[in-house]
Amino acid sequence: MKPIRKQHPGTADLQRLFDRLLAAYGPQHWWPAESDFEMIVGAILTQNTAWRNVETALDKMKLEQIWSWDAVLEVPVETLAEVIRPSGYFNQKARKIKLFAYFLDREFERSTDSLFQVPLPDLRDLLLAQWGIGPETADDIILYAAKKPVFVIDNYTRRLTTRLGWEVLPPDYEGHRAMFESLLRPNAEMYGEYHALIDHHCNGTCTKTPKCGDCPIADICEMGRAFKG
DNA sequence: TACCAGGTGACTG
DNA sequence: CAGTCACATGGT
Repeated sequence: MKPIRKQHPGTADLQRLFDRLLAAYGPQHWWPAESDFEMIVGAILTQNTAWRNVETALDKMKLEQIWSWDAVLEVPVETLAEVIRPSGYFNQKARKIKLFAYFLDREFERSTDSLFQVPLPDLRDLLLAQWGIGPETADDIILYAAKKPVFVIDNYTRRLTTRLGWEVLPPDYEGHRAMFESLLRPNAEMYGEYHALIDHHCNGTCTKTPKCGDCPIADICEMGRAFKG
């Protein structure tokens, strides 16, 4: 395999990638949740976990009627852990959900409505200060629940930029976020679609061992072009 | 059967 | 500050 040549992307590259992914896959309409509560709990449950396992856990929570911050505050953490078992890391995640409920209860009248009135970047710092909420989960919440324009980065995003041949400095989470947010107009709706499209693409085609032969954007990708020869 | 999935925090040198 | 590890289930 020949090495991938790297170049700094510009606004046109980011816009083209978005347009091509949208044309290939259509709108994804993320996040799949009917309330801020479901969205935030789902964001915690999906940490390093396949979404289908999260769905099983969410279904069980609903069935057990643990389906509000009030209900989370009521239930023992051991019980919650057992209910969300299918999502994996269930002891840690039960604690994370409980702690988030305590946080809302303590500082925001048990409501995400009042939390989301906090402007950026304070809102982001506040979320990151909570145990169990790292950069991706914080940005998921800000983008898909609070609907404010932060660009969510994940392992899929980093995998894709690497294969596209995009130089991103620094190559970590904040470097990627700064790159997307500095080159794109802040638009929560578009950011949400963009991240969802990247996820869908990396889930089905740009997988760990990529399927470049089936890739709809191989022509704009360093690895895709190398594959085609 | 080993590897992977929409990360995060603790610990180490 | 950068590496390494624990956390855990279900699908392929």
